Amino acid sequence: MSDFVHPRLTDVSLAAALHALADPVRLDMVATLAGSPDLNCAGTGACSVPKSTLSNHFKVLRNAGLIESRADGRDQRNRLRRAEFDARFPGLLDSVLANRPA
Amino acid sequence: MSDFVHPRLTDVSLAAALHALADPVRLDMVATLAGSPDLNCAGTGACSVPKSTLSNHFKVLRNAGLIESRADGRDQRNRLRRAEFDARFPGLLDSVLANRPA
DNA sequence: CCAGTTAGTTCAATAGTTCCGAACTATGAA
DNA sequence: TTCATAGTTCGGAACTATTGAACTAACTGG
Repeated sequence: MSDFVHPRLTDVSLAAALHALADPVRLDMVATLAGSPDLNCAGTGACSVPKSTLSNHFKVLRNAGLIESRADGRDQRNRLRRAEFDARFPGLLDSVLANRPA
Repeated sequence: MSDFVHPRLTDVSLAAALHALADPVRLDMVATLAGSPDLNCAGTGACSVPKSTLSNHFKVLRNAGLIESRADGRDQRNRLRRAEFDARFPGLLDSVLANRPA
């Protein structure tokens, strides 16, 4: 479970980053992680969707360089790679989060 | 050809807007329209893709409230709905365009 | 007016992606 | 060891995207 792949941010295209953010469930996940880092799956509050779907959403966010996942016992801890993402796409995540519906 | 449908910006979700922007061809189209308004299809420079695909990309951008299309003879004129889009999602388009690869 | 050309849409087929239940893996607790 | 929990993987169903071909409509030259 613990061999997570995290891309270099230089390898992430703008279109790929936007694609990862272009989903209501993933937007919620990112917003939650922006507020309180280091959550596990259940902690993202997106648990109306099935586990397998969530797992896939996490993979999409990882592949877009938005989050980093670590195994912690049988949980998975996730954090936003905010500094790196902001360095790669300045202002983008801020404006996306600011425009998210409350 | 000329019965284009343009949504109210209040009906456009953030996820839908991001989805429309999450494609390299559409990003090019939007960037081109941001630079020189009122282009037709051929003028967007995205002509490596076939006509039917382009036509579809224009529809996606229209449905996301990003562009307005008008028939002009046998051409189609398109402009960014920048003021309206910016009012709906402040700063979003700016940060996307600023992060586009040159 | 007519034939040809050009800009764009629509249709249908195919290719690719996403979703989600079921089965599986791995960790931890009793 | 046995049970429960957290998450992944697999595979099929549902959805989305891409594109050639056929079509529509408007302009152009004779």
